[in-house]
Amino acid sequence: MKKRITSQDVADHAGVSRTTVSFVLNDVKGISIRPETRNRVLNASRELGYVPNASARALASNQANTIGLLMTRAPHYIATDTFLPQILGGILDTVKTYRTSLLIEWVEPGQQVETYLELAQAKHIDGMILMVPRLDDSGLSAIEQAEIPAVIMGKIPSSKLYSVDIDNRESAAIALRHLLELGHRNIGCITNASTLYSSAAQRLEGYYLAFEEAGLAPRTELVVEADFNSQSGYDAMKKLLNRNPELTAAFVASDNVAVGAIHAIQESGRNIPDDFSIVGFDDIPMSAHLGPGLTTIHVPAREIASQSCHLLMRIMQGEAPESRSITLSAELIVRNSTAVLRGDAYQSNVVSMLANQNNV
Amino acid sequence: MKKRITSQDVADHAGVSRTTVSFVLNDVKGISIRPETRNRVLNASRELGYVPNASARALASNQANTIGLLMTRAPHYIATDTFLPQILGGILDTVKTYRTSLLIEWVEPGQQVETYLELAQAKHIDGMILMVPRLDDSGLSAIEQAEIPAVIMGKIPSSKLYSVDIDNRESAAIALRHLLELGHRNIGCITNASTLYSSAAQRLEGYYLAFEEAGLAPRTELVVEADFNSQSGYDAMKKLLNRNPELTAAFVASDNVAVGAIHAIQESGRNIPDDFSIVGFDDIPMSAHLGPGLTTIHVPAREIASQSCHLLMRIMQGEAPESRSITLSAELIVRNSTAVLRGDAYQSNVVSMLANQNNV
DNA sequence: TGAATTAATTAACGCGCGTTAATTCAGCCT
DNA sequence: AGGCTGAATTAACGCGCGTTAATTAATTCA
Repeated sequence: MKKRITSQDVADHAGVSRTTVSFVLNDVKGISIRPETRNRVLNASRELGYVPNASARALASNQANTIGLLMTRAPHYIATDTFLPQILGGILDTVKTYRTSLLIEWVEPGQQVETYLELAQAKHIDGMILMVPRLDDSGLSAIEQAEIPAVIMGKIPSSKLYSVDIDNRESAAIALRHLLELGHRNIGCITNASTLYSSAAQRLEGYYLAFEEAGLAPRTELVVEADFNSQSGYDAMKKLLNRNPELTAAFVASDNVAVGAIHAIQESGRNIPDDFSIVGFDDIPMSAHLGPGLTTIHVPAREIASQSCHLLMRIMQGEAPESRSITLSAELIVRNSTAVLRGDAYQSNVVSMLANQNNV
Repeated sequence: MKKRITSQDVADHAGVSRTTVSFVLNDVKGISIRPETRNRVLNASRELGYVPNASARALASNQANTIGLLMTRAPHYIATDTFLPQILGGILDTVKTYRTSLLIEWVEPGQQVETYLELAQAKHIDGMILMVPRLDDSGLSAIEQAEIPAVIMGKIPSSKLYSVDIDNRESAAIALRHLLELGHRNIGCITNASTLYSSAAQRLEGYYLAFEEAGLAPRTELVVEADFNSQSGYDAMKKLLNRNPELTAAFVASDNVAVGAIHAIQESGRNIPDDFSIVGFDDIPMSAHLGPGLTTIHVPAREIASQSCHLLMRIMQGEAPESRSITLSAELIVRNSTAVLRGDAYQSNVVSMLANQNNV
């Protein structure tokens, strides 16, 4: 192992003090350095290939230049999350512009408080982005009290932490209005996850909301919970079709889950969209190629990620952004997995639907 | 901001010296501490909620207790990688057992040397796992020379770094033998990425190898390069089907890319597997639900990830594992996207195939 | 020319911890 | 009683850097 090069080495090599080196390399303002001296330092640094020690710097300056991405989910579930790469890509991209590093950690349910606080108190990270925390996350209030810079991706109503999210409820409602407008009435719903997760609960609300708006009675028996992955979507849809063969459409609150649902639908002999319409949620990169092209709600993942970063950075710099939550807009992307309901009832359905719309 | 609790506080509270606190909490061996003293320290630490400062510890002990996961790919491509979550899940899981943190970084092409060395020299990380580096990665030799603990996920023949991978070439060949056995002869190939990436080059080799084994002339015009994502798979397959409508099967070297390919196949009016067989590669979690169930090569992603971690940890502890590369086995998972070639030529094809097999 | 500024540079301290070498203390043997 | 041994504890240094306060050199002004 070769000798490590320190700022002292650079100082010696340039014939100045270590302090001067620090001033030059960090471009400290309010300090004037003779141009010639500055160049000597810069050259020495380059020649020696000097790289400041991150730990020492963090210790002295009391900031790690690192933020953490915390996921409240077991690795088992992380592994099947096709939405994650988009978020990750967005964060990595943004974080780099701030010359900041990204630490990733998953948090064991029940260990939230400990993990959150330890990471921050250990000064391993300066701030954190919380991904899909659960509604019952006990660690959020601890973060508030400890005044740790944090941003939630998603919205937890009970928490006052900053957050970036889309309007899950309204977006889901939009998906359902689309199906209703096409004449469907027997519409199943498969959640993206347990309703302990905020996004799942909110999307389900949107499902109910649309029915209510249309003056239709919501049918809770048409809702089945999935569990992040495609397999659970397959199982859920199979169950749904068995129990309620009269269904002509479904809203699946995650494209990843929808993959399994599509499989189950096709396996049952139904054709998409002729016999059965399906709307997803997320618009993952492959959605355009799922089945005949999946109609879905486009979630601006990259935007959510970068906005979260920017917001966090502002908070870490001591700013107190006016609004505690940023809501980005999601939109319906109509592809080929949804079609007008066939059959006699169609015409009258559409008519009543349009009538209802005007009242909203 | 509250006062930070240091080991000095714990020492005061327990009525011992800071050194003793360090000995107790780090469980230093070769040092004996009176049980009563030990308990006093432990209690004090707990009562005060002491969390050691990571930077200070890293600085003093000269190890960061952090490893880095470096990806040589732009965030744009990272975002569409459905394989990544599995790797990530595996690493997160394993890393936790070592009480080590994970830093993630993407490396700009052309910036490899700088990024690799800086991260290590800054002692931000103790070692690194390199994901899908390119064959032309200029930074690898720099890592070797600097003797930085590193493990490559994948295999770069020109590098002597430790690596964990499957036998991409042989695995691809297995996929092709499967298609050949089913009687197919007109088999296209869509790579998973540019052949500048080692896995892509190796899988393509396997494609050619199988033809050679079977005494068939490889047809380079049936090979199209894709680019990690589904869209590129869709485009590639469309091109392939247009150019060579006689094709009855295809090997797609990535399930993620295969999603797009399947879409293109179905859109062309062909039925899978009746009219067209397709074999993927990776076996991502959703593969069982792609199309009618995608026949694919199962890559033990989780295993690769955890083995990489374990190996890296050993290297970081100064061990010099005997073998420089670990090769895990991948296996063919036959689902419903492949079927026996229909038509007259079938019988004779199979016969000649079997005859060939015996010679291998 | 000497005093008063201002510009340029540095000595010295502290961040919180790990660790070596030194110290204290109790128990034991001669 | 004195010396010795080992167990238990601590003083003190260094990790590499940021930063304040002090020092020196250069410049201006009366």
